[in-house]
Amino acid sequence: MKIAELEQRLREQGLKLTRPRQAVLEVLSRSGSRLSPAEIHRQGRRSYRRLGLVTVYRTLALLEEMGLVQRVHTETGCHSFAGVRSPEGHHHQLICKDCGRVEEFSDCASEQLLAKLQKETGFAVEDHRLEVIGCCPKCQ
Amino acid sequence: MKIAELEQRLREQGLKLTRPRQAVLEVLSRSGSRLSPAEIHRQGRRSYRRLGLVTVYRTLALLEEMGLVQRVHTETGCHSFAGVRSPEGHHHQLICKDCGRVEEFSDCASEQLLAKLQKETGFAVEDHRLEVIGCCPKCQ
DNA sequence: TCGTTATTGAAAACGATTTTCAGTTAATTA
DNA sequence: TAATTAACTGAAAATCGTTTTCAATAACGA
Ligand SMILES: [Mn+2]
Ligand SMILES: [Mn+2]
Ligand SMILES: [Zn+2]
Ligand SMILES: [Zn+2]
Repeated sequence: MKIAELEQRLREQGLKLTRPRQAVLEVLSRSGSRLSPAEIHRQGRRSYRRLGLVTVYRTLALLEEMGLVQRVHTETGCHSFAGVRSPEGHHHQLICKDCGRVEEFSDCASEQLLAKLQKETGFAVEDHRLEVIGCCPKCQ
Repeated sequence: MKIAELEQRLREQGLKLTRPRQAVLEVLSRSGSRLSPAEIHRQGRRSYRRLGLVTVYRTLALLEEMGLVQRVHTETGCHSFAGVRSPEGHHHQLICKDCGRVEEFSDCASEQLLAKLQKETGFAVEDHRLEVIGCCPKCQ
């Protein structure tokens, strides 16, 4: 998502558009990869030197809540975040295991599967999370 | 998986069948839910009082490597683990968001999707992770 | 039973994330 | 523009899950 659009979203929520937040938004808007909070902090400090890591965490929490950023579950260990391209509806991620590049896709064709699961197990299916891991063209 | 089968698997790997490990295996074998390491520790101490949390972590790492236990990525925060029912092939989980009960399924019908993704993005797709979240019959 | 070696648990270390809190800043108002 | 104020911030400390260290122990084969 473009940075202007992200800023607009924040304003709509009545949130202040502070320099630290702008720095985080800029990083997320520019990058097409999943980034750890620490990495976002490092990059964000290029445009706003005094940016604190705490604020990165707080801003990410905010953006995740608003659906503007998506958490990436690496196989083991900690989480990274990736800015979403299209904030409407749900979508999934195709992640390069080498460089972290993220492609977003929305057509996960799981309607049938979910219906079947619901029928067979009696579970009321509410949500699902799909992550596809691969190797991007550049890294191959 | 039955505890005897789990024990057999350990032996096949030339691993010692210690009381701490037996305690962990028993918990995982008995439970149909995702459990945090701390919870496994608590329950495991019922059959072996001196069980250490460190050993729980170590045993889980071992079992995960052997494909006998699967990591569950909760939306935010830390990871839980669930013993697998059928250790062959890959499968996915249907998780009750209330009680943590886990149902396993293997037919995720994503062959087409993955092929399409690969074609459209140029990524070499290598793996995928699917978690379905819902509410089990008992919790509804 | 004995000896070897993997395994264990307590404690400490570690690293990521969260909380606290006093100072700052963005946005609103005069 | 200047004053006001509540939201926001960053440093430091606290917290929490996980890993490492290391001396002691226990499994298992001889
Ligand atoms: Mn995760
Ligand atoms: Mn699958
Ligand atoms: Zn790549
Ligand atoms: Zn349930």
